[in-house]
Amino acid sequence: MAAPDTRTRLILAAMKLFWEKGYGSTSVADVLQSARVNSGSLYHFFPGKQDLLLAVLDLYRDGIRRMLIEPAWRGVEDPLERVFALLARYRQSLADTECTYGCPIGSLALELHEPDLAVRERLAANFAAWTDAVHECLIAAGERLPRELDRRELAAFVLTGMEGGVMQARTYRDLSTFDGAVRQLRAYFDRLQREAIPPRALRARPPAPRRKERR
Amino acid sequence: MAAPDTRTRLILAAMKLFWEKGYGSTSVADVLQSARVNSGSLYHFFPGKQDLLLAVLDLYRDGIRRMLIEPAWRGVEDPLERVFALLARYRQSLADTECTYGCPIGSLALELHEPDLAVRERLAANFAAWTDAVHECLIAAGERLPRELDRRELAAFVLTGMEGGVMQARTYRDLSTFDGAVRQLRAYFDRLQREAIPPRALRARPPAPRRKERR
DNA sequence: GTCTATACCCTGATAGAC
DNA sequence: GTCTATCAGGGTATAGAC
Repeated sequence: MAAPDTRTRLILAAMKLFWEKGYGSTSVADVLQSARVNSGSLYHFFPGKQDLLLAVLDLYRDGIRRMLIEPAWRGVEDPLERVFALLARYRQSLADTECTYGCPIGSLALELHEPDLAVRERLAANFAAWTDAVHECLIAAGERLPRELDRRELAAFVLTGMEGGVMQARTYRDLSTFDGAVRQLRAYFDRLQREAIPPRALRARPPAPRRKERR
Repeated sequence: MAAPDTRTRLILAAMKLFWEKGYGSTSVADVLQSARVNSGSLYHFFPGKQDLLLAVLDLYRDGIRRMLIEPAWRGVEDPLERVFALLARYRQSLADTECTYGCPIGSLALELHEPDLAVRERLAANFAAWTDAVHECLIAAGERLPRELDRRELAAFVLTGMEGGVMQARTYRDLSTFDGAVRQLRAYFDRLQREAIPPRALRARPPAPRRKERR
């Protein structure tokens, strides 16, 4: 909890500004002012603006568990409910910002049209970390989901739903599209569970007798 | 097919550039050069850069049927297949551009962090037009989908899947996340259809005789 | 490592002749 | 309606003293 050093102050300031205004619309001067650092110091630590972005993306990536996933999952044990608890956290962010909130990674991913490989790799790493967390839940759900279901693909689809939902909620300035996306996702999950072998049926009942025709 | 007038050239050039580089990264000079128009002419037609954006968004909106929806649906009659034909068109765009393609509306929606009301309304109008087209399909599918299904919500969810899928495909520079999203969406649709009243059961069989118990 | 000053370029927008 | 010239401001990045 000590006062952060210059380098850290720069990264945190850039993180906030890139999120609020986007990368292109944030000037180095903005970062300098916000971090209370002088121009020379920034260029001492970072070759240029883009390297600041890389550091920001690394920080997101490194903090995703502690800052996003774990808080969302606190008090939620059921693995499938954890998936929706994560989505609920985004809903909260939207609600707190009057639907101005945007996923910082998603926004950067669409703002930067021809990003360098280094930037793209870090964006991808963030998506992957998010998807991994959901994937864990789907694995933990075990037999509650169909055995042949591609759990990695479904995990990425949950991210898809979140990003698309946030995008529309931002645009309409209305939570209902986000809620609708979550509801549809939930409906899909319900159907997947319904057709998975019900665990009770597996244990309680012996295999159904073949063709008896009478009760 | 006559040579487009100055105003149109400006809008078309801006449309292309905003799509390729984003709004913020496109300078008026870029538009001027690309449209082969001089500075004075632009400011004769448009008060400023943002009004050019408004015109671009209006043009997208006005052309969405003729340029996007109708070509995607050509030769596809089944209403539910039309939904996936529309998605297939985005897949094609991704494939054609080595996964560089981005939905122009989605990209602008996330690039512009605090857009004016006028801009936001036009972004929303574009999303709404897209969703409307899918909604029509879901209506046309009639009894093949569960009666109580919220078709408008599902239509928006299809957009969600498209936007999220495109975002990830761009970031990973890999079609497989897009394909995965479509596959999951298709899986959801399959389950919805499976539980709807099978149309054959409705037409071929007369209403089931009540409790006859013998053939 | 930090500071100030500044080079140099590109931005959106305007002025005014034609 | 179209053209050229240009303004005022902000952008990134650098130089060089401390």
